[in-house]
Amino acid sequence: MPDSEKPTLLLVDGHSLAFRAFYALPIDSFVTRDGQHTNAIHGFLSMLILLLQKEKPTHLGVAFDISRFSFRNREYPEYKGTRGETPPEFKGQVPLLEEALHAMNITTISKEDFEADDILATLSLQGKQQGYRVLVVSGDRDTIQLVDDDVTLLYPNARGVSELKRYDEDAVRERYGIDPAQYPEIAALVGETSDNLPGVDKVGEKTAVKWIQQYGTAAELLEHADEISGVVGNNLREQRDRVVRNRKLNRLVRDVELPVSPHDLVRNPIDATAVREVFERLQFRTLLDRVIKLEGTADDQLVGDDERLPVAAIPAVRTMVDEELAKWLDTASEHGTAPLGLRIVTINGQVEGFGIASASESAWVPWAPGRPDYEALASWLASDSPKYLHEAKRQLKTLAGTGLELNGIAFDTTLGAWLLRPSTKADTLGGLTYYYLGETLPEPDPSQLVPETEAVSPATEAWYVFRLAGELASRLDPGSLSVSREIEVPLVPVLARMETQGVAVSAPVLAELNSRLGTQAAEIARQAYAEIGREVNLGSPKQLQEVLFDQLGMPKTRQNKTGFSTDAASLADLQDQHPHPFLELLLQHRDATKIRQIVETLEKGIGADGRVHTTYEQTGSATGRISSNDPNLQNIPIKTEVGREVRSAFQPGEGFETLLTADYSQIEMRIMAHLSEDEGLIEAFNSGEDLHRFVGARIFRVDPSEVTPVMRTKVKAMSYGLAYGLSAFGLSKQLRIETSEARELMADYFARFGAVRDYLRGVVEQARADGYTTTIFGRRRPFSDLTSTNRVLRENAERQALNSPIQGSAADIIKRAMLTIDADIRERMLGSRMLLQVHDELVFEVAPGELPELTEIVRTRMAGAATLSVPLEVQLGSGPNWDAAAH
DNA sequence: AAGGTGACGTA
DNA sequence: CGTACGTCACCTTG
Repeated sequence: MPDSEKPTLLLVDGHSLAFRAFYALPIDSFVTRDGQHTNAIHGFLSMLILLLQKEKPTHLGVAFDISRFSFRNREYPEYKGTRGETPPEFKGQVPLLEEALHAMNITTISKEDFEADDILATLSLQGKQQGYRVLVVSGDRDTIQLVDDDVTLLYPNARGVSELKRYDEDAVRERYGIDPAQYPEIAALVGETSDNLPGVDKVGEKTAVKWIQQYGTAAELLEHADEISGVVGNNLREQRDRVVRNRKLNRLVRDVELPVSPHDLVRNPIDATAVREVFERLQFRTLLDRVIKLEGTADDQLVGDDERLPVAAIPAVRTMVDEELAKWLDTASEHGTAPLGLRIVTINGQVEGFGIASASESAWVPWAPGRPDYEALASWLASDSPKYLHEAKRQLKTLAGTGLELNGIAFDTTLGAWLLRPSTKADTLGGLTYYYLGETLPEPDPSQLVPETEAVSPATEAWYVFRLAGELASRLDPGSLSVSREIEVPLVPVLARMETQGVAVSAPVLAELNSRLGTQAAEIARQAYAEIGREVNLGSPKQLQEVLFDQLGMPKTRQNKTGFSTDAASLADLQDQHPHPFLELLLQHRDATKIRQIVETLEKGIGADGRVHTTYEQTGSATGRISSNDPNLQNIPIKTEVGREVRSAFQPGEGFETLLTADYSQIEMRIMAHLSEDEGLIEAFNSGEDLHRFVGARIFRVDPSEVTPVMRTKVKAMSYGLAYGLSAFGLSKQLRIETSEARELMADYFARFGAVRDYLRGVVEQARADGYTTTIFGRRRPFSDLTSTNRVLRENAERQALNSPIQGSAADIIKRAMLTIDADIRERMLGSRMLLQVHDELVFEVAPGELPELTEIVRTRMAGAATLSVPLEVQLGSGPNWDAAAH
């Protein structure tokens, strides 16, 4: 068979190539946000992709060493003995690389007691015998011996792994002057420093080649050792044991028993889901594209989770109106009982039409306001007939002003995908379709004026939404499904209303504050410049470093990526060690400008209606919390006096009487008490005593009345820190006390509240065993790093795992309260409205005369949102603005 | 123009 | 070496 028709078997020495990549790529340029180094993985995969494109192997396998030890160490304990410790930055990368390869459906092979090269040797021999063209990729020179007619070695050059030198028989002869099979004979004589195998003294490559050309093998040479004259001859005779040993060790084993043979290494389609997941974790974006491209775009090449999904045929789009639509809706929805996918299309804010789809049919319904012939559509939309949507809140809001009502949202694919993978950011419909269905939904590139790809019909999109909803629901566990049904989906219209209503903000109050802070900041800056004798940009950490550490010669602070930290904590430390008026002025300047920033952002956010409309990101956090953006109304200042002035700008709108605020008191600690069943903590909440005073009394063994403010501060920091996985070191830093004292404090705390510690430990253990944590209401958060060998990653994951059920349960609880409060307001047809949610607080705008009734509703619903072993206490307050309403 | 970083506001 | 977020200004990179 001519070579070109032979199947190609590509065999890679994973460990040696990854190691080469590790040294070839800058270590600092490839680090994930979590601190995991990825340069070796990146370099390896990049090389592999190039190889796959260039060599187009039909069969592929990657061999790994299991450990640093093999049979060679038993025979010669010093083998590879001079190799230093593997760099810690490299160690953790190998398992991740293997994971990535598995996701790409590439077989990895390793064998106890053998090195990767032995596996390559065995498979290349088998491959050759079975008629393959074999390509061996290795950074170990011993593999030169494998080269022959059918076997070519690809060897990385000094520059790294991107360029591989091709060694076929001729290339080896040209480079070394011998046949490939003779290479180990030479290596035995010369020795291999990196393997700690010394050769014959004074014998280098030149001499060795000359001898082997003459005698053929090292063994034959040794037979005739007495014929060799000179110093090298003497050395050869004296050091013949070295040669024998080297030759023994550098012979690759070609008959290792392996679980696979070459034909098992046939290339398979990648597991697109898994590849995305792994690459996302490694933060490889361009590589992901390259891998996907490698597969071509054929849908049948892609597999989902573990089975190949059949590609359903896209139903033909029917355009329908009037009676035909009425009939179809009734049939397709099985008289309002069966769900349909729904897609609302707007152009420049105007609704253009609706895509509606069942499992097998899809319809496009054009729409224009004021037309009377869409009764069937309007009534289906307004009915409880179940609907599946993508980004339901956004879609729902587009209907505002159309007179159309939308009810019956049964599933939101955005929310479903988030509940499955809460740590990932929201994906587009096309992204989810690709990820979960393994199919490609053409999406026009929004940056192109004339898109290359035509968008699919909204009706077809609705069909994908429908199928995606089914797929996601089937993947959700019962707990998450109930969170979807009982909490998240019902919350969609509630949040939509809150966003649409917005909150009234007084422009004059903000304007006054802005100009006052501006003057103040300028004055502070002037004084600061005077202190240092020049003008610098006080907002530039880089310039500040020059001033503080070069000009003023202050002691160095905590190191960060760009130099030394100039954050508030570091500046406070500096003030202690090296007092200077500039430091205080700088801090004041920061305070003033930061609040001014917030004020300006708010001013820009005031709409034509005099109100600020935030957007709540329902999938914005991994724990279940809601986030707020554009503008963020969840980080309005409160801690300082000027900060509270910002809050005073939030006021009831025209026609409303007052603002009502309601917040949970110590909800996270209460959840801890409930989940840990700690008797002491439960008693603390049932006693009616101030929590920190009660806990302080227990810890310091004094009467509650004898708990001093200092004691209370310490206890408070400890209690709050607990739910975050605080360490003694962290506590000492925060309280500016000795680590030993912090350690004692923690010990005393746990001596009194031991069940809390047991619970926190248990959470992490459970999460490690299950792979996820769960909230009181069944919300899950998966973790992958709890078993990581990388300590930083693992301990980060542990703290997140310990915090998630607590923060997540609190999020569940306030969401449940929001649902019932909203339902009550609507049922009783109150004019008052819920406007803001700030994690444990709700803000309402109260219609005239409704304060008592609303207060009662809010108190009851918030307190009753969960039944815990401690009461849920709610603090309420009202007033003419957000600041005054706070208690 | 886009992306990363430091700093800092909230719960 | 404490969780969860979003936003800004600055600065480097393309």
